[in-house]
Amino acid sequence: MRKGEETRTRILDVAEAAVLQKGFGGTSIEELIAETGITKSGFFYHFKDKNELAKALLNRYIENDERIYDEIFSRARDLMDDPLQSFLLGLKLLSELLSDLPNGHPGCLVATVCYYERLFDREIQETNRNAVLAWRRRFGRMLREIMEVYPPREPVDVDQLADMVSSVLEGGIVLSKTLKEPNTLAEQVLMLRTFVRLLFLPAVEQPLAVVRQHQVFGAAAGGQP
Amino acid sequence: MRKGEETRTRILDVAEAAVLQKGFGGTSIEELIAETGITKSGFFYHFKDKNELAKALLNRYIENDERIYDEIFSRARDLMDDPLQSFLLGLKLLSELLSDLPNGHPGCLVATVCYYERLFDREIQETNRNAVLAWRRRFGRMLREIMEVYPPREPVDVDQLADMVSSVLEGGIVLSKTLKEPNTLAEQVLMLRTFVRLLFLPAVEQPLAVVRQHQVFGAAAGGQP
DNA sequence: CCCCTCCTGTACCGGCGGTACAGTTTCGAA
DNA sequence: TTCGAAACTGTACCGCCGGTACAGGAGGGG
Repeated sequence: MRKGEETRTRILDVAEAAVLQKGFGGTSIEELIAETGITKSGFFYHFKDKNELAKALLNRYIENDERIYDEIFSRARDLMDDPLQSFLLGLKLLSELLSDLPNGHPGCLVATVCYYERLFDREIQETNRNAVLAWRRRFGRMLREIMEVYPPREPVDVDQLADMVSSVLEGGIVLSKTLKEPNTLAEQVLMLRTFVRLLFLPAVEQPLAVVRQHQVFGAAAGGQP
Repeated sequence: MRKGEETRTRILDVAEAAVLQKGFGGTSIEELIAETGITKSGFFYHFKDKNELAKALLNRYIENDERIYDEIFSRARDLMDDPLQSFLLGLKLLSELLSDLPNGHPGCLVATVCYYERLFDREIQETNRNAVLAWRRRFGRMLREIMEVYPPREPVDVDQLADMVSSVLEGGIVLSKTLKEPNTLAEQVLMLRTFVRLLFLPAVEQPLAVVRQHQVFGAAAGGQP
């Protein structure tokens, strides 16, 4: 059982990198077995077909993704009591994590599946859909907490605002990869952070001196781009 | 020359729909010739290989995309003198156009190419990159005009803000397709519109009655979701 | 009438996804 | 120490697909 898991993981590692660069249709099983140093029979011992490889790949990717978000935002929650400041810090930490990736973000498997949908079965499509819905719930939960303290300056639907986090991430990845500008993604996250700050931080009605103080406080919470 | 163009266009139409659903790697030439009712030799008469099909597909897509943006934002410019109101109206018109698509947005070829990059030649990757840079210039131009009149409430890089429009569109398409919720994309565009309005409309320092008036004015420019 | 555009038809190649199945190594539990 | 399951290897094969090569034909304009 031990060695089997190890080989399986190695296949998944190689497959993930390949699929993110070339899509599922562009990734051949033969190239995967060549790179992992396994035989074709060995491959099909672990995954009965390409669809099952995709299933395992997607599930693993989503789990890992969730783990990263858990870590970042729970750390931000530990450092900041205020839900807004905590969320803003979380976005800051996320953007730092993204800009620390040496070759830029490798791509999102959810998007890859999205642009390949018709060749997968319902189960994979459902898994993918549920991953996006989980993002919506995650960010929605945090935004609702914020809204209990800070009335938004403009009326917004909380689910749509939560989706905006996912949108900017997915879109930022596409831009970053296409432009070959690794930093674009991190910048987009910070731009989203500006939006959230603007939306929830109370409108300033005091003279300039006090305004400054307010702004410094807001910036100190997570730094300024 | 006449009939040739017609057949070529028919191939591109069929190919575009297929590629947006299944990616390039997932789309076989054989299925394209079956659907267009042409022979294999006929196909290779028009496109010497799959790469050249992709090139033609991408160029046509980008041209069409640019045309749509030209139309929408020049129409908005005709209806509104103020650059901010004109941009906000443009986003409103765009979101209406997107929510009128009967089956939702079919997907963006730029994103498809982005997630297939390694199997294309440099020329296609450059074309794709230039398309995104063109978006940046387009929205950046409009945003700079706005900034000459309205100082932003928070300091923002204009290129990054312009990229945010592309991000939200690309990300919104991924979400919309994955969730199978056609309206999500249009909602995301409206959410972006809220951000732009918040960022540029002057901070309110008057009593509540006047605040209301301001908000109604802002909403009247393009309506509220 | 000829030539050019726009195809069709046929034959073939190698790569790939997938199947089938027999045999082998490895390693822990009984 | 043996047994058996897990984790593979090796070989052979199928049909689809991308791509090549090349011969030929319809149809319309000069």
